[in-house]
Amino acid sequence: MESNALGILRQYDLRHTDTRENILNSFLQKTTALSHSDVETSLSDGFDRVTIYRTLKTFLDKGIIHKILDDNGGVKYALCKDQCASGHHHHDHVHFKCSECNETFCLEKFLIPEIILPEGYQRKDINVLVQGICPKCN
Amino acid sequence: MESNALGILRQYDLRHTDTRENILNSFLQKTTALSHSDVETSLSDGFDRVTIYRTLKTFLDKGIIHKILDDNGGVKYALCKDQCASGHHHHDHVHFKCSECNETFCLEKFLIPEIILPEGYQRKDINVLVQGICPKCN
DNA sequence: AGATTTTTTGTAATCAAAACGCAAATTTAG
DNA sequence: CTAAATTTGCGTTTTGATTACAAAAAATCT
Repeated sequence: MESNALGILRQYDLRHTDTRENILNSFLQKTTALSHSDVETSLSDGFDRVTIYRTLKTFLDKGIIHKILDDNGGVKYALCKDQCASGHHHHDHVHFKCSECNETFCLEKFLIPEIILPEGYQRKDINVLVQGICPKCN
Repeated sequence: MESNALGILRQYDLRHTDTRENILNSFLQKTTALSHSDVETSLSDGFDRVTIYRTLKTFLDKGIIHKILDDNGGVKYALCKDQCASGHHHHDHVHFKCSECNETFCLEKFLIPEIILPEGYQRKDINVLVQGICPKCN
């Protein structure tokens, strides 16, 4: 994936707007996953809540960002590193949430081991959230 | 764990009330995980929303039920089968959500494989949600 | 049983998160 | 530059969740 906002927008066939550029830059600058409200506060110019919802949904649909489940029933988002296309996310890495600093990270290099399912269950997508203490808080 | 509501309440040192008995029975009767609103609609007598929140929290704290993350940023609950005590949940099984019927199941017999973490990350709790098609919808 | 203490519940109010419809503004294409 | 299509902002509404407080119910103790 490109590493600048405009390039990404072009690559994914999205119109270039202030909101999208700014939100993408937020993701590019942070190493942690961002919730809707994280995104909202990361933007100095006050973009509308609803616009942010829609932008996140657009990015999600296009395969630019992926969802990360939060333990308290919330959702965070982070950039997809590669091999995600429109409507086809391919993630096999582990997510880690630190219970100390409450940050969530993608452990891109650490893949989800094979998970055996009972007969008849068809796997489509897997989400693994490990909670614990991150190196910084340790 | 006992398989009748009153027994469970006694076992966990909880007072026997209508709400608790009814909510426990909802869980005992269903094989799927229930959200707050699932519980609410499963009760014929109209118990108050707030009471249901509190009851779920109580059960959670006592180790009677456990949290299951939902992909859309929600939380569902299901009975703990065993080895959970007050404040000490021990779950190592996989959760499965069917994207067809939207039901979530505990796959009690299917354990989470060991997940390798980078140096310095300290694991405390793991949550695995597999999404796909369940046998009934296949 | 009856009275007391403690816990639990219901109500109302509050607050935040998320969704929808529509009109205005912006981007792209011609 | 103009027109068409998309995106955005705003008002409104719905839903989810939490709090404070008074009423009700459960357990305890004569």
